[in-house]
Amino acid sequence: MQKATRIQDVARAAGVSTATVSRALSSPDLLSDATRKLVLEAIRTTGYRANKAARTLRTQKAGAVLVLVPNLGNPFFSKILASLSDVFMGTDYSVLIADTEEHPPSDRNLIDYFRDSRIDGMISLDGALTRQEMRDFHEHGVADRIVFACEWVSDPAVPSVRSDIIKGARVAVRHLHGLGHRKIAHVVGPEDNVLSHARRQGALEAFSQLGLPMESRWMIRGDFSLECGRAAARQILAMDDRPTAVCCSSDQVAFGLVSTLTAEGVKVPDDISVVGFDDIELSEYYVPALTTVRQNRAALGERAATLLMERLSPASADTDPKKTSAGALVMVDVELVARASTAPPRA
Amino acid sequence: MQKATRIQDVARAAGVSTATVSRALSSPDLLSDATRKLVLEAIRTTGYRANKAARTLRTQKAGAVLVLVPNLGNPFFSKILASLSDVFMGTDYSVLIADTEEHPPSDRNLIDYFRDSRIDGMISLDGALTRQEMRDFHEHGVADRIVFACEWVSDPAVPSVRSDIIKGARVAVRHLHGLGHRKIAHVVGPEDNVLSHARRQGALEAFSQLGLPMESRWMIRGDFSLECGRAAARQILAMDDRPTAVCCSSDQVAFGLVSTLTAEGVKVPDDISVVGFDDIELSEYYVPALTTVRQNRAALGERAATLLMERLSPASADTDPKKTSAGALVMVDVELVARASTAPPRA
DNA sequence: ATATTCACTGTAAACGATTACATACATCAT
DNA sequence: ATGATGTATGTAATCGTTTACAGTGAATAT
Repeated sequence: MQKATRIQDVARAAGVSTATVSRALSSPDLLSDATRKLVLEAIRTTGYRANKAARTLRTQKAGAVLVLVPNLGNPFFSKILASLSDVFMGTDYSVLIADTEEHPPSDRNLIDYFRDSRIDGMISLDGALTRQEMRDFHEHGVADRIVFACEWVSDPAVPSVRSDIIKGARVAVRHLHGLGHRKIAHVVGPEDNVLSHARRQGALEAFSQLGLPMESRWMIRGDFSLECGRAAARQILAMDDRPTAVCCSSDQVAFGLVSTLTAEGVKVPDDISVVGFDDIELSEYYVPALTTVRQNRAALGERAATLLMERLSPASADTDPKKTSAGALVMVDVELVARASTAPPRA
Repeated sequence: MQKATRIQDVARAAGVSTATVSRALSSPDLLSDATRKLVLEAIRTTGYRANKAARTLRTQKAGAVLVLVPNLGNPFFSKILASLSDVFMGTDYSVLIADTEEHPPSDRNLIDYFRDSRIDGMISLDGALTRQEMRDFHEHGVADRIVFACEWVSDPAVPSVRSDIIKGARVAVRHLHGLGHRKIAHVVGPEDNVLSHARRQGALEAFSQLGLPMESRWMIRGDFSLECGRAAARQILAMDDRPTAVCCSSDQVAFGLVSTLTAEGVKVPDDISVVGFDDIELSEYYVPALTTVRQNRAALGERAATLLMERLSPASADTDPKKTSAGALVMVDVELVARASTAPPRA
């Protein structure tokens, strides 16, 4: 590695002090036009770049944020990550990632990222942070540098950007009901997942509004994986009285379900209609194209990123920084995308 | 943010100098058993964590690597990223990511990551780095801190971890030929992509070994996207003399192809067989389950990560560090996974 | 003419670690 | 007893910035 040019070198080249060079970069309006121009030119010719570590050490700002992803291999999350990283790419923040899959709370030590000043803030797409971890954040006074996106932990100090899951579950049920379905099954997420809870609530609302009973034998416990969709299909195939439609906790689950159903000779949507959740890119290209509830992943990422940045910068003084978005809840709209995996039930 | 405990605090608590504390962490064997125990205990009780910026500044090691991903939203890449991050999670390196999609060379300035000492090394999943960028790396003496994975730029100084693409293309053609197909089309990647080239070569090899001509009217230019698969399907549908099988440049292309073909009433595999490339998780759950060439994404990521780490550490002195893996080429095996999207052609 | 203000710029002290070098003491050979 | 050697620790310089504070002229006010 070639030795880098330091601020000293620039100062010498421009015939000014290091302070002036530093100012040319951080507060250019403090300098006279002539000096500023002179220094900027010297920076250009020397190819100077400020050493990030030195700056971080001095300013106590890491210039980086951590994104916590439950499963990087899952296109739903990775797309949000893409959108997040897009926002930060235009700023002074680097994006650090950590995949929580396979990394239980015990060996991940999130608080240390803050403590050794590697990061200024964090966006968690994972709602499964432990009580202990949240307590750590509060104790070290970094709770206000965290934002949840998609999933969340209920904590008044930490804002969350999320899709309107309740509405999503509702419109999915309504859509099926509108097609004439009355026997509607649900593949629900894990018991301890915040999303599972919201979905159930939305579905219940819809059912009660439509005057339908929500039969517990058609509630299939699962998660968000392809494999779980397959398992759900097997359960459904084994039923005497099969549902005519299924709402899935994710598009992946829907794929697992449809794939297994089809392989067993049950046609989608002719025999059973299937609705997914998320609308990942692939859903449009599935066979049959998947009817699903679209989550605006780009918006989720973008909102979370800007929300975090607002909290990290003292920002505009026109409003009390603490109060503004403490415990804020940014809701992103969802919409039903009707495609080919749903149809009226067999006469 | 609560003010952190500094090395000073620990030193005071243990009644030793800061040097001793530092040594307890970095070279414990220099200390007497008693002192080491004493200091370690003080570190525990004070909850000390070394400030990363200060350490970086002093040691001139950033303790971070950059991963360059062509498209984070693509599950093929994101899974490799997951595997990479898994390896680094167990080390002292943080993983920084940058999505090159939408970020042309002009506004990404990769060399600056090195120059401002934000990173020690880089893994690029993107083979589309410019000549200028590669020149920059060489000029700044960081070419030996870079590793390519999946895609690559031909450069003797930079090792690359890649799948045996040529073999992949070959086994795909062989598989189809074995089923009886003679009219085999190819959806090939972009002209300027290294992978496209390798695939073509593999296919040509197979064709010539099988004594088949490779007809250029069945070479469909494309990329690796879902949309491109759709476009390819349209082209095929418009042909007078349709191929009976298609090799795709990626699983995504295959999905786009199958989905559109199916929607137009052409059955896969009954009318046309389709082979993908990659074997992403979803392929097994597609309808029909996709026959494809499996790339070992976990191995690709893991090898690239360890290779980079080897190059970043002076490592074992038993072998000349420069010579060892300069221009190394780590080849990862591929295999054909036969599923339901291929079958003998119609009689 | 002197004081006050203002607009720039420079000096030097942090930031928090690592580590070359110096020191102190004990051990051992002569 | 002396010097050499080795082990364990401390002292202080250093990494490359930023920024509080001080200083310098020039402009303006009194």
